[in-house]
Amino acid sequence: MPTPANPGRLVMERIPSKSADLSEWYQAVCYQAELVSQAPVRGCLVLRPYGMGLWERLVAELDRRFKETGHENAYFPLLIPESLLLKEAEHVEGFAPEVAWVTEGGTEKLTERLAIRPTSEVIVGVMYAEWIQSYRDLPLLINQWANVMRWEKRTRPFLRTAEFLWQEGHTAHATEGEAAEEVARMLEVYREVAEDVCGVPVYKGEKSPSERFAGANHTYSIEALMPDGRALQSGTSHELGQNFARAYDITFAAEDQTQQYAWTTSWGMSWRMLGALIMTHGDDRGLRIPPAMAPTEVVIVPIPRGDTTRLDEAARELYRACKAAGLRVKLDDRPGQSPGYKFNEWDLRGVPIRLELGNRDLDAGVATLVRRDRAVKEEGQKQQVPLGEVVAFIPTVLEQIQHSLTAQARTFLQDHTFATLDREEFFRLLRERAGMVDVPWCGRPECEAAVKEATSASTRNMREPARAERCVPCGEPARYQAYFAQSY
RNA sequence: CGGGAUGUAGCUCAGCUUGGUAGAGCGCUGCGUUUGGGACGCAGAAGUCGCAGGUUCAAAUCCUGUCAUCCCGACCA
Repeated sequence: MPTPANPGRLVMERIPSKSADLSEWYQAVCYQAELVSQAPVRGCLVLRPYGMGLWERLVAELDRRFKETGHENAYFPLLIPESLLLKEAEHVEGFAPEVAWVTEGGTEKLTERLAIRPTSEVIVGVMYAEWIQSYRDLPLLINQWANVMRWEKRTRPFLRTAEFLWQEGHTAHATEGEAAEEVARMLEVYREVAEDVCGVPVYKGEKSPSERFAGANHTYSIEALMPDGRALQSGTSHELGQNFARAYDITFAAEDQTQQYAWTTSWGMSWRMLGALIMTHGDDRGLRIPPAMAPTEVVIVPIPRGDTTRLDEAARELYRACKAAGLRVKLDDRPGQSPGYKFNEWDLRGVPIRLELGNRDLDAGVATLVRRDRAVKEEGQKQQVPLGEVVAFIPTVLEQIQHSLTAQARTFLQDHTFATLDREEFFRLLRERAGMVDVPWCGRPECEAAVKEATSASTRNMREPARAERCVPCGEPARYQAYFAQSY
């Protein structure tokens, strides 16, 4: 098996088996499916057109929902003066180890260092202080699509890179209750996009204090489970209380004529979600992209033999018909590659439906429709569909594929979630990296630290109430029901 | 930040021990035959051997330095 001293190695060999080595498989698929390339910069990723296509699908689905829930997009600067960053103590402490700094401009050394944003609460807070004067200015509901940078020690495509693409919502409210509602609303948007669009089932819950966002009062997350039994945090939503409002002086005149600090929130989802999608659905042949997320839903592969005049015209006609029906379709009429090569390539790229069109089909007046969610030669993988009906039939099949991929993922999550009340079994499951271990928990940081020490697993998120009296790891009174797992 | 490795053609690598014409496979280009699950033949293009010094008649090869990347850990969307 290749150990990628240079990941280009993974570009030429056939991909390794997914079950044998998830990490090898994952990297090979990311490079070979042409989602990303390694950049000549440490820790950074080049998003290739196909990867960008995936990201654009996610952006479209999220952005539509943000607008529907009353948010507007804006853009804030990449750089944050050090003095501003220092104002919220907990926040600084949390991010300090991973901030990259700009110290020179042109040939001049700067008098004040500029941080490359690891997140934008600070710069947004400063502007909100200026914009918010009255309760009539609230709520202020803004989202930004941006890149951020965190000087990560160890990186993996999508899951952890120094620079990454994400969206960050920043809102300000007159009351704590409204802020709490906002945080819950956006977490639900994330759940919906993860499950209904990406086909990645998740658990919603609150983060424990040790896993909380630096400077937040409450952090909520959605957590997915990867095939190797590790959890992946896929979206977060934070109640920042009045912490940032105090640090950056975001105050407003309330209806009762008192001056008050605003209640702020922030929430984010990154291209990490794509990593979750890739690992969740992929198989030994490569990606399997849920149709709702697929940059290309249908690919047409003509099978040339002898004179191709009739075939060329039929393929173009089929392409036009798909296009007219609003499908994201590609016609692969490259002359240089054999059909078999193309089949494998499009399988690798995870396109949900392939339409094969050859003389045999044309003579019978059909196209051969091939589903990516079925194994090669599996019952139902290929079917003949009359040419006159194929375009109308495709949406039904796409929907079936979306459902079947989602159902498989949900079954996996259920089969790898263990509710136990037995202390020994709890530790054993975590050590074996069995999946999500769902137990009554006391909520004490010391208890969580002890579990981490023993198993390298920690709480992923939690909810109330506990389903039993006693905390499973330590035996103290239980307050929460918590998912424990090893994480990415 | 600790431990380990690697920089030679677009990619993966050999060559270095023992200094002496720069190599292979894949990919790429051209022509021909092919094409229903990764086709084949012939011809061809392509490299300041990471960078900087040093030793030597001569350095991909030996020495010194330097830069970069990757992997494994501890920390993190």
